[in-house]
Amino acid sequence: MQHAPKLRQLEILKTVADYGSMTRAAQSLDISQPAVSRVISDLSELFGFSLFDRKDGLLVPSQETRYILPDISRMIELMDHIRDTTTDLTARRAGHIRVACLQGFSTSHLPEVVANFLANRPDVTMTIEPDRPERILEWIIGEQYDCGITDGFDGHPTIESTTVNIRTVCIFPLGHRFAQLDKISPKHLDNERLVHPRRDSHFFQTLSELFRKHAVSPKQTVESRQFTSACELVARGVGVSIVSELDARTYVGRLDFRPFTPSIPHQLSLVRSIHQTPSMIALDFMEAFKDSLDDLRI
Amino acid sequence: MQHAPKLRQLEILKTVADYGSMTRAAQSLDISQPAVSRVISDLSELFGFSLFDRKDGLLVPSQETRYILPDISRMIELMDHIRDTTTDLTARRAGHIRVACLQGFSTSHLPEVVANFLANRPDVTMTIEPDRPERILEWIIGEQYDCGITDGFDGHPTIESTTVNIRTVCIFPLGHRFAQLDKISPKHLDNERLVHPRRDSHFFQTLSELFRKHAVSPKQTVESRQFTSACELVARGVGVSIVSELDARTYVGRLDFRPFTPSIPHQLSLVRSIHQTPSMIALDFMEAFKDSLDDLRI
DNA sequence: TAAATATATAACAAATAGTTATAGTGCGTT
DNA sequence: AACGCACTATAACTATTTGTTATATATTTA
Repeated sequence: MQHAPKLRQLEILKTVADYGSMTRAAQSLDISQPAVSRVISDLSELFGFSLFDRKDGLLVPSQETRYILPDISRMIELMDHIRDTTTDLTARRAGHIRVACLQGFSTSHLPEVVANFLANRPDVTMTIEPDRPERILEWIIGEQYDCGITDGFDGHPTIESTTVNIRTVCIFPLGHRFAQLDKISPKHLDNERLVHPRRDSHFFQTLSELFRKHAVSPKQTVESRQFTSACELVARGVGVSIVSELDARTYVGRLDFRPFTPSIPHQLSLVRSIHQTPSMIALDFMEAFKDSLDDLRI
Repeated sequence: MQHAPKLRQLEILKTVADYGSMTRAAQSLDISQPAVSRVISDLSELFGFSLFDRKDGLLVPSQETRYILPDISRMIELMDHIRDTTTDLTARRAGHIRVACLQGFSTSHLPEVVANFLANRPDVTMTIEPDRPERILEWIIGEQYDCGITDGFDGHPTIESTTVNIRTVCIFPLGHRFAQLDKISPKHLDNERLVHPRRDSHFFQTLSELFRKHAVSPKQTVESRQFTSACELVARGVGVSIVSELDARTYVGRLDFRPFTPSIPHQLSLVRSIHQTPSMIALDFMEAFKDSLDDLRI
């Protein structure tokens, strides 16, 4: 079994074929003519057939050479492509990022962050998988995703997290009397129809404790798993709700909102597995995501 | 602009990715472990990102590495393919042969020669272009074809030729009175309806001179450009004819034939351009073709 | 046929890809 | 914590490859 030719040799062969002259090929490759000459004779010996015919002072590829030239071209293109790709990966212009996030997030804040991030990174692709918080953690632990976006996260030995406290606001239908107020406090909510989060959530606990302290009792109409669906309900006049300003903002025009005091933070966590060295492009994305929350932080 | 990695380096990278261990990759490649170790660190520096993560004692390709691994595989496959192809070209198992031949030839003798030649050369392909003798010469001179098969060739400065004298026979319809004879001579043809070749052909000249010498005058019914069409006409009872035994043989069962004396050779020439070094597989084919004529030679 | 141009050969230098020897690292077991 | 084990990294060296220059030999072209 003959051993494979070197890529460099094939590159030189192709250049000679392109220029029809060893001397000009050498100039184009910026090496000496004898170097080219020897590569051609080495290859000819390796292959076992003559590579060129001389014709009117030009070197014309032999029939055998013509047979393999297209493959050689593809080879060189592939290598160029690999080189370009690695450069892009280093410059963080290429890569793939897998993100797991809350259902609501995938339709509210995230799309814009992703769009901005991808805008000047044409060769970056992303997978976004929305699911429930428990599944998100499972996926991060199982290293199925580069990072996850969840809330109410309270630690896990194999998960590294960054938690951001997002301001929460009181949302109400357009034309509601709350529009007169500058800020909403618990007392305003007495007897108000309230769309509230899941009873077992951290956020709900904090909220009800607050109501108890101020001795107010809103009418608890609908329990909604997600801030997004709470927004939808409020927009349709079902009642008022307390949600993160993040979600409220994306519903501007369909509902109205005012700051809620005392501020109950919505704890948003960006999580990733400590067992997986993140790709650099994924790190960049996580930074971009955190930056996008800057003006919503408490 | 970073310079391209070496194919060998990529090959080693892929092997490490496959085995999940530098030590085992080194064993598989039959080189020392430090060699592998250094290639990985060189590549990592060249690319600018880390190539592997360690996980449960296994080296797992980083996200960036996974991104380029498919291209690396394609690259290696391509190089293997080039190596295989050149081996086949040397062993004359691959290649392409372009043959220009007489119209009649493309349907009579040639198909069998080609079929036999290709039978044990699965990667050889051929182009067969039938045309008139003058065009065949043009094509050979213009180096459009590797070789040509023609008749009545009388030399050209840029064409190298091998001429074979083929026996000629007298063909006649099944059941014709000639079937009683062992051989046919000019005198038998007196007053016989004759299908004859073109008047300006060398073959026709020789034939008519012979008739004149023996003072016989056949009825010259049809002038046919090709032996093949002469055979078709004779098979349909139009008359008798003198054609090369080559053509007569392919019509066995549809007509009958006997040797013709004195023997008028049919001069078949295998031609090729002297300006083109023929590919080795083309040389092989020309040899095979000449061999196929061996038992028809005068 | 001479001059110009292109290719081949030889002897040498630099860079590359391998070697062995050995030190460091991470992990399971005592 | 210390030990042994398997794996990886580093260093110093060697062989091979890939380039160089100088020069001879073909090949075209004037």
